[in-house]
Amino acid sequence: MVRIRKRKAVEAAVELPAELTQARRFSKTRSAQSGALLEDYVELIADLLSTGGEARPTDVARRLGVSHATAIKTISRLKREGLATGLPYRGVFLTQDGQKLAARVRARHRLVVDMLLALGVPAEAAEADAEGIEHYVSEATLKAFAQFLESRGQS
Amino acid sequence: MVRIRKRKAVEAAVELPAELTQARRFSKTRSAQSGALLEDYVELIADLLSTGGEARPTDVARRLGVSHATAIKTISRLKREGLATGLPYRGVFLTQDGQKLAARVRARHRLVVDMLLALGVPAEAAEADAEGIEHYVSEATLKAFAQFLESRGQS
DNA sequence: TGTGAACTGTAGCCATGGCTACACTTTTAC
DNA sequence: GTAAAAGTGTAGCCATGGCTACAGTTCACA
Repeated sequence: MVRIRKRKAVEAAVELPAELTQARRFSKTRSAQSGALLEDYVELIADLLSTGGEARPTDVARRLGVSHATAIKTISRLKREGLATGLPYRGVFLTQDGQKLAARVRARHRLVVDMLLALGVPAEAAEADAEGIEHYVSEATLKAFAQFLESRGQS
Repeated sequence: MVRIRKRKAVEAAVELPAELTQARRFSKTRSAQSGALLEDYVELIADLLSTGGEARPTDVARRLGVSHATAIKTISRLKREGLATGLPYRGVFLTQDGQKLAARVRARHRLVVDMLLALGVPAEAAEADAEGIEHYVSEATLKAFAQFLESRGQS
């Protein structure tokens, strides 16, 4: 009984394109996630280095609200991926690549926050939301943000 | 040699508040991520149900670009969390809660896309970016978006 | 100067979200 | 009405990003 389906794939060829576009978008969004964590770490390490001259795993852990073990594990991944360096017990530093990434991430973060503020989002919410949003903003969208802010005389 | 640090915690009490604020923001962002996946599934299932009358794991998998096994596993999590129902081999349906969530997610998605379009982001990028952004937009920011669009006579 | 506190690092556990491989239903089509 | 195709479900693997527990190192200060 309960005969719910009548599949069979005549329209498969028709449906596919849209399906694939959506699938591609989702995959891209998913894979952006692992990058997001690294970006946060790099951004924070750059901040610690520029304000205090050093970045130690425990500081990173505290600022990100994770255990020091987690911070150390992620930092070692940063090193594996060529974004950070440093000797045991001697703090963490950024490679050239790491510094470039940090600069890019910081600029993007500021742009997103400014954008939200310009739209009237309260400061606290703007900062918090930007933390999540910034990792998913494409170049095209960044450019649009910049133009919008410029046209308003802000930024 | 290499005496880099002079820790010792006199300023700990002073630094803590800002540190905690940031840590809280990060944790919130992190925990938003698990919700993001469920939201995507619920939104898609709602879409499949409304357009085709049924939602089958394989369709979900194809549209999201994951294997059918992954889709089934996630759908069973949806069921565990009270968002979906359905009998084996008989398709997936949304509970009341699932439907409410789907409606909220859909409205938010539309608002984010409209917002990006209003700012001059190209349509393709707007759709793609919204997929990632939408999960991190707070109520306050949504409200700001809505007001902005209204003030421009859009939406 | 040596010792305790703080920090660093390692090991091993858990859940999530992917995957492939295999087994089992259901539906289609002959 | 049955065999093949399509869909569904289960098992078991992997990497990531959390955690706690424990071991090792460095530093501050008495």
